[in-house]
Amino acid sequence: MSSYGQFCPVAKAMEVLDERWTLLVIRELMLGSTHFNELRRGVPKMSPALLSKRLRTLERAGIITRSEQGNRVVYGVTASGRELFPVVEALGLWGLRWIHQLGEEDLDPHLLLWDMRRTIPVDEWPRARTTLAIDLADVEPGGRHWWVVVSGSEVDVCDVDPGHEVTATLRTELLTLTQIWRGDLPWPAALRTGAVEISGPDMARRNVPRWLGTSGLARSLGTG
Amino acid sequence: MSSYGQFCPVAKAMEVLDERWTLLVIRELMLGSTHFNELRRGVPKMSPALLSKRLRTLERAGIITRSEQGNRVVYGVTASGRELFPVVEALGLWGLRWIHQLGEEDLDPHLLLWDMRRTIPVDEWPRARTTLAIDLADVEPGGRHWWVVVSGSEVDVCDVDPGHEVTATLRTELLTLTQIWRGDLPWPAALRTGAVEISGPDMARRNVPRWLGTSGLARSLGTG
DNA sequence: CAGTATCCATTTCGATACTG
DNA sequence: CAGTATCGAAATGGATACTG
Repeated sequence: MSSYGQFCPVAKAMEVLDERWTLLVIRELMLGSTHFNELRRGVPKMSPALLSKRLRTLERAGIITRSEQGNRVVYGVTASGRELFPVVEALGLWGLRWIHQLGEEDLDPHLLLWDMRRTIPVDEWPRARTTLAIDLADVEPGGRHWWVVVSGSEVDVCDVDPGHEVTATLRTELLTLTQIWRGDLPWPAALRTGAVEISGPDMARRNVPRWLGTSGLARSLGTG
Repeated sequence: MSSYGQFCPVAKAMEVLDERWTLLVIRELMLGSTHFNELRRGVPKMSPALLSKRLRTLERAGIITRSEQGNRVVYGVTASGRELFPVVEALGLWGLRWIHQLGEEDLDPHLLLWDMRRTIPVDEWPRARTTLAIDLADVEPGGRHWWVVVSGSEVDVCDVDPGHEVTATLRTELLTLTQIWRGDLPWPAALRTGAVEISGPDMARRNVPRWLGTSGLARSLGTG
């Protein structure tokens, strides 16, 4: 937050925005998180103290709002914050295009499923309650098994067996699913090479890619 | 440069870009600087050691190139770097729209004139050699007096009297000229209120605003 | 749920001076 | 011109535990 000593608008913008984690917090708000612990899930490696500090800074900068609704605290963006969305998107598209190397440390099954959960396209799923099991074969217990349950318009993603009958099972490795999600690897290619295996009735095997989709940024690249 | 532990493209992008000064260095390259000491003039508060470090990091990240041409070192952007220009511009436009408060410490006459020099619209000036004197009335010596000399297609900006006959003189305060340059304050308004005084022949007095213009970002806002 | 509190290792950066 | 070298102050931020 220290000054660059420049009148240049880029410099003035970066005085607020170049602090570590800041734009990722804004990304979370942009993706719809509004509560403190909801935000935390999107930036799990950030300490709560630091998140709290950043939120305060952003509030003072007029980029976000903090309000107490009943006994809950709600964060939101101001007009100024909303106008940062194109910046975040531009950064994301650039990252997608130019940074392909993902290291072990960039992968996180919880983060991946949390992100996927946000945009599960319910309309693509059958009307009847449907359960997709995901098995990330190379991940330790406590992050390996996931269940996506769609029932009506309700989505549930959990890492403990909900006990329902499983409609289909997707088996792959964490890196592969991450790459698919980012848009680096198209679903059809992943299925063709066997990097992803889907077991279950034919209908399901064909539809699982549409049930999960890809991240918003991947779609932006596709249509842009 | 430490990892966020996230596969998200925004996070991967910020791992490189959120370090202090980084995007300002890219801005300088974007505006046409190619040599080390040229870059320094655009980020005068940055120590040479740090600039050197950032350049190396950007080179390793595949964003800029460094080549020795003859005995001079030349920096340039790669395709990846070029695609950061929209990001820098988006940040600048956001900064221009939402951060209006300029503090004393953001003002710097050398930086301002260095920036203005880059885009002096020669075509707007008379054919004959023309000298515009600028007097920043509230600035200490060693930054107060400037001369813009346009002769043919050549532009010279200096802070020592070149000795030519002065065609016109612009007198104002540093903050005012900075605001005009950024686009916060339109030329006509500044002239009307007397915040800027131009002395000299009528022709000159009418034309000085077009001789100097405004920053590229200000123009982007106007046309966007 | 929504944060605070504490603590210290580590990093970072600015200042200044120097070099082939 | 194009950087290095060195140094120390300051801040950052990660880890962990705790609270109304």
